[in-house]
Amino acid sequence: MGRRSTAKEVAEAAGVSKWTVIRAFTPGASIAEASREKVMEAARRLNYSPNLLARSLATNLTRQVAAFVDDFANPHKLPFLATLTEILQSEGLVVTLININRHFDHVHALLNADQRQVDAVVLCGTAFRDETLQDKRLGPGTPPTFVLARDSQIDGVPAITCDVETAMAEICDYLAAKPYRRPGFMSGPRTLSTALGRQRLFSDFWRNRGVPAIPDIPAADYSIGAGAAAMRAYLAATPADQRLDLLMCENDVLAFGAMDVIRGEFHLRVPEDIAVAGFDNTTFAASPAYDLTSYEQPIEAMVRTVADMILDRAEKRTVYLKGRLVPRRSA
Amino acid sequence: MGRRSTAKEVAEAAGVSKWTVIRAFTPGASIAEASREKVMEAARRLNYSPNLLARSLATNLTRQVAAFVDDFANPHKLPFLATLTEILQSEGLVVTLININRHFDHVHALLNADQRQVDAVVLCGTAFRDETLQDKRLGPGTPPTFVLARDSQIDGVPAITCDVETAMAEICDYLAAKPYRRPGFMSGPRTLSTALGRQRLFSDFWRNRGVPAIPDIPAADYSIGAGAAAMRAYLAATPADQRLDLLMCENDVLAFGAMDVIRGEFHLRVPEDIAVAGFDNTTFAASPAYDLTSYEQPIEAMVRTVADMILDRAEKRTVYLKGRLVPRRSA
DNA sequence: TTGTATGCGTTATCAA
DNA sequence: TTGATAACGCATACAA
Repeated sequence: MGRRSTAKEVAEAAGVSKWTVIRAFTPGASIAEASREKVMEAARRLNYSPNLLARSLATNLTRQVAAFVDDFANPHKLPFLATLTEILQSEGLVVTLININRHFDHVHALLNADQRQVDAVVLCGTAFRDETLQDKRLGPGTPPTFVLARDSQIDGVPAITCDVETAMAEICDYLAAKPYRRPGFMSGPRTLSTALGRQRLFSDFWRNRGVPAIPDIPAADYSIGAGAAAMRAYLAATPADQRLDLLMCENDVLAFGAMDVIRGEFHLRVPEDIAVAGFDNTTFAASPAYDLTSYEQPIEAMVRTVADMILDRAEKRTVYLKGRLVPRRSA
Repeated sequence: MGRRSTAKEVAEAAGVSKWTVIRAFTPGASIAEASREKVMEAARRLNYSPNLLARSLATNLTRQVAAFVDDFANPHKLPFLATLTEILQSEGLVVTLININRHFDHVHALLNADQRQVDAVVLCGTAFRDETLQDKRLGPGTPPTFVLARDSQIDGVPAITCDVETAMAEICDYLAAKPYRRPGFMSGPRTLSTALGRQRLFSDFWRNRGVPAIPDIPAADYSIGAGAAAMRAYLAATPADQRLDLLMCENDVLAFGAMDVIRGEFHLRVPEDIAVAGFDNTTFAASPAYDLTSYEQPIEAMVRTVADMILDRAEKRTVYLKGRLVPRRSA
């Protein structure tokens, strides 16, 4: 029953050659108006539309972009995916969502993307070591690759990310104007944490202000549970008079976990006892339940930049875009 | 530089015909061990791997599945996407994420999926009217389509969803055992709300118990903001002594918005003044900030079922799977 | 076990 | 403007 009809079939129905059919479906092609109408009529009757697969094989362009994601626990991925798909779709590209996990790592996924001939690969804040992208199994022919929402030092792999220097300066200036004296930082997994560069900038800022030691509270991963566990361990191990009074978290999700424990388990107040700040300005940061001071990444600008690079409308190079501080009650 | 090498090139390098190369890469093919090794060696040298695009054109199988999503504001989509991608990838399939929006509607997306020859389409809880899927522009040849996480009455389009009858019975029994007397329901957009079937079952339950009127509090969409707005309007318009004391929300996100307003703006207590229950058991439902009684959908089972149907390992028919009540403090 | 011919549905290029 | 030939890289069927 429902087989797709082909240009050849339409050609027969319209009494022309199949190339004329193709032309009728090619925007700039030179074709007589009469022929075009005949073709379109037949096409409508046969319910014809071009087979994009065959087109891709012939043009060497799939108009498909692979987006790698390895952290589905973070609700912050959603706005990124929403924006990425929307903007790329508006350019006629489609996004294939690749779940990077134990069974399907970066090398695997890159190889697969190459085999499927995608036009580009976008690493959406995934955690990888630089060596990974230089694996020998990856030929020099792999698709153009971009790193979104984290830094990268690999050349040939542009990073499109939030300008974290400005961001942390803004955040720190804002916090330093308040009476907090013992700042601490909650970080995520080392690989990604380093690539984000937030911790170093935070620590440097306070060190320059004469704060001797800035405690690091390491979370196992970027999830509410991990943030909660890290905070629980810290509070349990630290005498009340030695605790920090300001906790900067690498992102909102960690901050949520920390706040849950601070308030729910240790019955301390935010911000009076411990102030908390996050990063990403997740939806829930705005909720009165958290009211979390956070920092909004310029998602749309970042995605537009990636799109421009993918479509060769912009030079492929690392770019830092400015975000926006969103002050709230938590700090 | 980095052009992919082809079977033909490997064949020349290995001194065999290109068909032998193909065989070496075809699992069940009959080929001499010696030839296979020669081929593999050459393939390694030339960094060859089969072009899946060309394969798809020849086999009529893309091993690509399109997933339609239209509600990126709901964090609940993330576990669905995570599970869908992970399970399908483990079967060698890849998921293309289609953002259904104003500029790219269901018909558009379906047409496009068809042109790209995807093996299947999964509507992930998207809001559509049944007629949409029967649009005349969609030939009879469109890919097998499945509806995930909502009901569907279209024949030929199986729905894989949570068994809402059992779910609502469980929820209502649980709530009825508590001293609530004036239940109300917060619903989302009509199309989807109806397809979810939650409101009707909830209302029926209480009507059968002699509750005369069950107020409907309609939210514009499934977002925290919409839930908050709906609750704000209701509380503002309803005298304190006539207010409901139990609010069942169509999903968690609405419940979060409602709770934010109940507590943050009207300074009422949950559950003492108004108890709240949700649906989906989102990550944040477990947080002490909300501690929301909710209902967990059997996501993994649902996705496995879809996968089995896509891979023709299970009969393509509507299936209802049982979820799990997660009682917490909010109700 | 291996090689050959043919087809998948387009696009690119050239000739008419 | 139109038709024809070749090519994209693989798979299928058949013959050797």
